[in-house]
Amino acid sequence: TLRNGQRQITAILVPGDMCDLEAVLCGWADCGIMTLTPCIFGEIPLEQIADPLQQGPELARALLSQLLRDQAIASERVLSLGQRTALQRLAHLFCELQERLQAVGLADEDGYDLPLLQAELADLTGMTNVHVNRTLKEMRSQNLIRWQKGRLSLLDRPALARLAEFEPAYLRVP
Amino acid sequence: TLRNGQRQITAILVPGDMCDLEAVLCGWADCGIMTLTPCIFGEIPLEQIADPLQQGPELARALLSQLLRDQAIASERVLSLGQRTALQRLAHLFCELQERLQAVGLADEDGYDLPLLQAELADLTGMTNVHVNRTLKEMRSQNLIRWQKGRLSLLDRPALARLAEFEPAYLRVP
DNA sequence: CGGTTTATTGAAGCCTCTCAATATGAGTGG
DNA sequence: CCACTCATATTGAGAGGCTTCAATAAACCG
Repeated sequence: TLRNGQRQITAILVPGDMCDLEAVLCGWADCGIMTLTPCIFGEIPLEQIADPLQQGPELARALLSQLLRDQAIASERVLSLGQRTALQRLAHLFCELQERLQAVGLADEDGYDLPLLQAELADLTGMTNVHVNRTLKEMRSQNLIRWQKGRLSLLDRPALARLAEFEPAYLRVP
Repeated sequence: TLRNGQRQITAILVPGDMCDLEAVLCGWADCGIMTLTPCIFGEIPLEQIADPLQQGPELARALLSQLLRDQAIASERVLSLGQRTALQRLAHLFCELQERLQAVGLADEDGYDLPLLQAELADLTGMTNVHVNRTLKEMRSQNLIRWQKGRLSLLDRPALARLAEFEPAYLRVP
């Protein structure tokens, strides 16, 4: 959050993701975490993760894998914020969430639950809630999405992916 | 790079940084790397790094450390691109580079060599080369910086940091 | 010194923001 | 079941930041 109250959401986590790696491994956090829905989460004791090499290769490998994926996602977000239009930014976010949620069984072929406010979408994509609203309207009018009662339907995924120049390869980290 | 030719530079490396971790560890790259100056670089053989846990704790710890720092920097860039103004984005970048270069002995108290084109600053900060030019002019007129012959002088670091809301803590990863 | 790259400046236009008003919806208490 | 209230969504009008296009100036380089 900046002094003037503007907020940027730097990441969005789906079930299965680890969070707070930086905070735990570095001993301090430069951002907070909040939940969008009721959540079930597991805690990894600090001692176990603070020196991951003591714990056998599985944990360290999982850590590395998660960090690499987070970084790929962050890079893609930088590209979005720097170069894509508002319409493309939203389309890209929707495509990314489709892939990530589908990977953990929380999306089917045509959509997923998206328990977000428009204002939160705005903070994710670096735009105003007003402009998010207008952009969503534009997406609806192009029959790209439907969003009702917290359920987002991607009506034309190929068109969305083309519009956003969404290339899912960056999500496939071993 | 997007289809229309717009380019986003997602990271900038200073001497001592590792690069291409994702490419090596995942076996593919979603972006390229280019040098700004003649460079000396070391190569770590793929076999040594592909399974970092086989190589004793030092390498793995260095890897983790670098990844965490990269991520902190990426998050900060997301914040910049999403929420800061053009002036703040440039100021923040200049402050960050001051810290990072000073940490490796390549900057003194009042500035450093910055072998970049304005167009490259534009691709870093998500703006147009034209607007970079105008924004630099504004910074000069406020006596914040001087930039001559590849040497960038930060004339008023406190003012720059205040303007950009630059908090160097995110760079201090153990 | 000529030629090419880079920087600078102007003018016009568009995307996005800001401010503000209205509408819709969800939850609550009567 | 309905009125009330608060949060969220929607829409309009105007302003501003940044972009685009284009032209000129400056710097670099063989």
